[in-house]
Amino acid sequence: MNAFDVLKERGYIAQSSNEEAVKKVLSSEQVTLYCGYDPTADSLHIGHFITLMALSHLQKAGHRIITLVGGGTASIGDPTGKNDMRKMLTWEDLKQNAEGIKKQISKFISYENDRGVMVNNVDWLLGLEYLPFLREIAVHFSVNRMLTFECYKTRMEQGLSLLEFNYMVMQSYDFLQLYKNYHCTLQVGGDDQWSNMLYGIDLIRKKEQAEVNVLTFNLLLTSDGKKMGKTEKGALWLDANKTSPYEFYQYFRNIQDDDVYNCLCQLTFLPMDEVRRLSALPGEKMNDAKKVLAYEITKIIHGELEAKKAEETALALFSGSGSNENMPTKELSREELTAELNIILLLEKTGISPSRSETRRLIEQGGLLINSEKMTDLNQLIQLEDFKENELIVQKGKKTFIKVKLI
RNA sequence: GGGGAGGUUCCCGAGUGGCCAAAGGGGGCAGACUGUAAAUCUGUUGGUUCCGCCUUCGAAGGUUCGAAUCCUUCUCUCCCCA
Repeated sequence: MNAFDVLKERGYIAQSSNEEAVKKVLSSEQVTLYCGYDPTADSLHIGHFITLMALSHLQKAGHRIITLVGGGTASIGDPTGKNDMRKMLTWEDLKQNAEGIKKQISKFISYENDRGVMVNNVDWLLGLEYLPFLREIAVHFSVNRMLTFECYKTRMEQGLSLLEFNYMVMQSYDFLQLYKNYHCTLQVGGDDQWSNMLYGIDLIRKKEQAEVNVLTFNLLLTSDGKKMGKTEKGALWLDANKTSPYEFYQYFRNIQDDDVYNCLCQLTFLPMDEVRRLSALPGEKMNDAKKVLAYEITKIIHGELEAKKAEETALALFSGSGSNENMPTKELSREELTAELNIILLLEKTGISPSRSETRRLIEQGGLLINSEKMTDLNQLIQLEDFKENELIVQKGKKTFIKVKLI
């Protein structure tokens, strides 16, 4: 099976500028293709990851992958899907973010033997000269046409600066650069990038008289059409310091049934037969599929060891077996364990609850358990006896468990 | 440059002098029901020493016993004209 069919079967493909042509080249020759990632944060999130999975499939099929870090484009900011202009990042931030992101990408894509190339568009965008650029590149862009593009739609009401308007131009220029320097003939990316990607095709045709194509991947959406990977803390990050492997595992352990199939297809490398078997499990058995899913994806991102730990922790908390050694832990120093330490202070000092009002609410609504015992009194004191082997388990709601360790 | 409309709590969006910590919806959190699911229902959703007090309605001043609401200046956005 060729790479295109693999992507198609696993549900990655959203749309292409020329599906037949793309399918043909992907099955008959080695294609050099690129995918861009803007360093708007110091970590990628699950939405980026799905494109990395697709790239990985393509690389396994023998294609040459260029991963582009958008140090230059991120200095402008992609207006797509945004209601307002994003805060401009400093050059220093961009540089740091780019380093973090490069490291993450490198975990999934191989750069050995010229199978992959890592580039940063700041290298060619930063030094551009304005007038020559306008005369040679900008002249090929029709403002009339650009204004009809979907990505500017919301911004036509909210306001769009010339700075952001140029984002699409920069991205098209990137494609041209990569075509000239690496003979890159295909750009891939999330489906939200569709309109940003399109103009690159025209630019290359006009400048180089060559035919190139773009291919977009479905965004990771839940079955009811919402963006997946949103948590109370924002995105589901790939960086273990921003989203712990346990949280990560739990996210996928708890997705709704209807999303299991898609996630298994796109976020794991499990063979399709196995994917189909798992996602067809009836009723309660679906939990087994979710366990596999959560484990597999955590393994890909955080490694086997972390995935095992997360699995064990979940087992300990929800089925009462296994070790709770790796449960999220907060520390409390002995000096703070005074005669006045009540529940409210405990949650405040350990940072488990953001405010006393919230703790109050939690207790009033019966959502707080300490050592499996429901707390009903706000002023209940916490004493040394409550710590078993210097540990105490705080349960917030049904699914959040935190260990408080006395140090 | 001229004219008009706006900036409200996490988001959308009511509110045009006291009954406003601010309707409604979304999202979040908690409870019930469950399969650590979804859907549904209920409660809750600025802080705190919790029937009180403090901070909040673009920013800074002012009027008033009292302002998200009125006035002044500033700032940002949209629309129309040039």
